[in-house]
Amino acid sequence: MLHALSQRFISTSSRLRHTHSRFPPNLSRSFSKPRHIHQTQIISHPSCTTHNEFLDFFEHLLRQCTGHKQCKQVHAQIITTDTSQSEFLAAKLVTAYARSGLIFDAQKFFDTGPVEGRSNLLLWNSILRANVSHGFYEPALKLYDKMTNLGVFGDGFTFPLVIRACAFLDRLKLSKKVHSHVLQMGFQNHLHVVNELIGMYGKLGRMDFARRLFDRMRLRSYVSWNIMVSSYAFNYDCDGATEMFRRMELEGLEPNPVSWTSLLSSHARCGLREETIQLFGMMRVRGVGTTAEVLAVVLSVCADLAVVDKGKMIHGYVIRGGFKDYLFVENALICMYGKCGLVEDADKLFLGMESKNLVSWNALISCYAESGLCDEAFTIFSQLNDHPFMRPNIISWSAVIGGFSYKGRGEESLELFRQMQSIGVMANSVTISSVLSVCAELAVLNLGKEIHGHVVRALMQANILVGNGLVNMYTKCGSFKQGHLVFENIDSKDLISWNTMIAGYGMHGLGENALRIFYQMLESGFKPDNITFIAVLSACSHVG
DNA sequence: CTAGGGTTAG
Repeated sequence: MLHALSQRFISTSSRLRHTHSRFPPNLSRSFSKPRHIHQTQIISHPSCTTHNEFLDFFEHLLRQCTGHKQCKQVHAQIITTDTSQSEFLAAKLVTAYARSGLIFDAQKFFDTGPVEGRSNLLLWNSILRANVSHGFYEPALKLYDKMTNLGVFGDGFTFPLVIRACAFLDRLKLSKKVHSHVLQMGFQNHLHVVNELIGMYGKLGRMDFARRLFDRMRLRSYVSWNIMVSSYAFNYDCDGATEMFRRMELEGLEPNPVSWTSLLSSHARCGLREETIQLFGMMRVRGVGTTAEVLAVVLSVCADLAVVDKGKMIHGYVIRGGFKDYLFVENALICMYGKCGLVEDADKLFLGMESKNLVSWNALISCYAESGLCDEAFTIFSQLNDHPFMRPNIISWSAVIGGFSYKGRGEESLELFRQMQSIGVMANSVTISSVLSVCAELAVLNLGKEIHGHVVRALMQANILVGNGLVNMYTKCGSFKQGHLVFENIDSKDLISWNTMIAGYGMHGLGENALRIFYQMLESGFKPDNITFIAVLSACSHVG
């Protein structure tokens, strides 16, 4: 009986999608203002007498629910009617809870719900989406396992969600298992599912797999093409992104604003800053509409180049294009002004923002820190620390630790590092490199060794930033042997690794060692820069 | 129930 009931409900609701609501206009108006929902209104409305009418009514209501109170209210109302047995409404309720960020309420409702609902794919998909969209990837996959064990087969909405969860968990083996599941279930030609698979392999850094799937597609959408361009961008492959973009044009598809955004992002990520700005110009010449995301990319490039006039021009586009209320665009503007040295403009922008997130705070802290105003940076950091519901994260801590370190105020930098550790915020490679540079400046070998121990325990030795920091710290503290050992163990040395090692030997008068490293560097095919030559010359001058 | 793009720490 329940099944028949839910069938009827679904058909009613799909009919509603194509026609206008059949509620009287005065009540329809109240739907658009969810704050005016009152229990009495719901239950006493004369037009809701039959099952279907209640069902349509509650669906409509749930769609507009925002916040705990409203969801609970409607939920309570549903329970008082016999629509509470509806599988369809159960799914809608899960979606409503999830949309309001109440994932635990959604999960609780799902867990305590009727067993009959467990065969309802709509409900499974809703709870999966609730989990995936809130970053609960592991639980999402457990749910998928559970539903498979119960003999419920996923559909074209289930698999994209499961694949997405896999992509974020970054486990290739698991991802391949889900991929084979997709094939078993016959979804290898499902556009949405294949797009999601391509994106998954892109996120896992396996562009070979992504490419093979893409090339074998019989039908591609804009999303398929854009996922390829953006996946190449994500993997710092500017050539791959450009090739895809061109191929798109060759096949007669006009790249859309999202394609352009990904192309620009690929250039920005590869450090091709001038080219990014040129591409932005080309985009405008071709009359492609700009997006908030592309403005954020271009602003970040302007920040790196510290080209304030260009940055101010983009600020103009932001205002004219109506993008100024996009939080991430405002954040990019703060950062741009900060990197261009216009801290006051950044501060003014920050103060004028209607809503701020942690990125906004971190951007402002960094502005002050980069300008050498570490006391001001610390003031903002303290304000963030006193915030009612935001806590400084590793980026906030790194910014302020780095700020003091950069200014030569090592003791304060180390004190902040200790405080950070004491409250259990985990240091990452950026934090470690700042602290190591303090150890090098203050020549505190003991602390440096301690940090080295931490690096080993946290499995950060492979990180180039950390490796270079250790080499610098050991050589500056006079421990050449240790420094050289760490240097030798860096798998993919960069220019900075070589320069640090040469300078390390040079400043202590070990000219011959410095020269030997210099020749090894040349043999490895590295092109020395002016810093290399200064280091080599100073090493030689010590020897005479 | 409908996928793709973005900003902050070195």
